[in-house]
Amino acid sequence: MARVPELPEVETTRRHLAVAVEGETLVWAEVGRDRTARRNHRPADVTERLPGRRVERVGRVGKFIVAELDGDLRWVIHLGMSGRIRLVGESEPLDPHTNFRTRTAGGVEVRLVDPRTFGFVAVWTPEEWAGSTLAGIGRDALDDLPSRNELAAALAGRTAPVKALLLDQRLVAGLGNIYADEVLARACIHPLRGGGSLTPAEIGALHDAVGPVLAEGIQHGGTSLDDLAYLLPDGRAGTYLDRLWVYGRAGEPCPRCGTAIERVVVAQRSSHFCPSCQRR
DNA sequence: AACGATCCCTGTTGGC
DNA sequence: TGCCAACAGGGATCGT
Repeated sequence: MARVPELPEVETTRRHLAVAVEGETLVWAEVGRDRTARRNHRPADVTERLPGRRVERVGRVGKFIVAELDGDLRWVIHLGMSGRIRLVGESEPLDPHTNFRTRTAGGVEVRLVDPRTFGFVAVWTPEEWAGSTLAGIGRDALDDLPSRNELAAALAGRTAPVKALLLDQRLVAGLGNIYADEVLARACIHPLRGGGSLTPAEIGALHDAVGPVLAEGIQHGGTSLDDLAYLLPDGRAGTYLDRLWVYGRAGEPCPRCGTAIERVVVAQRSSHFCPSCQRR
């Protein structure tokens, strides 16, 4: 089953990272795999710029973790498909696929472990930030969700499938494949519906579904944070997977009406929906 | 400009 | 049972 870090996992990671490094000065950094630093001109831009910098605050936009450093630099981390952040002492043995490390003056190491290398670490000047796709990223789906009217304006005239538009981080930042399917399921909208074809009522339902779906994901530890399972007060598995209505459930009954969930490819991604609740 | 397709990766899965 | 091809997906990039 999917273990892709989505917004809830990224937010949980951000919170842990903030506790570990906010106010701390970084003293050392290493790129273990050049591809992980591909968003800088050279890997050395990462390893040379971080040491000596103080981490002012650790924020997030969509699935990008964005830390503000002194010296007007931004330290950006994306977990990609398989990335996770480990916060450990420097003597801790390295996990395989530890593609990036940095260390605080206090001796805490931040490590990005990322087998599939879709994640990245970047350290950008204001000019580099402005020239990156981060400059054009949409508003955060959790903290800064556009209003119904703004969402309607963004969808107006668009012919692309609404699922594809939800995955476009320039429109709204933070929805990935799993949560896009779940949001559409709760709003009773077929993933292949053209973005501009949605009625005001459907846009309202879509808008209203985003917050609860993401909040529930965070509350239940996300879809992939197995490590947190034991921390949950009621002892249930710390996985959101059990709560998914449609994602990965082709052939299983829709929790609303019992109809078998179907799978279709949209925007080169698998999409799951109830053919009865979500009409084309 | 908008849209769809392709590519990058490797651990996991499913079919034979 | 064991092997290997197919699959999974976020986001950059390219062609139309």
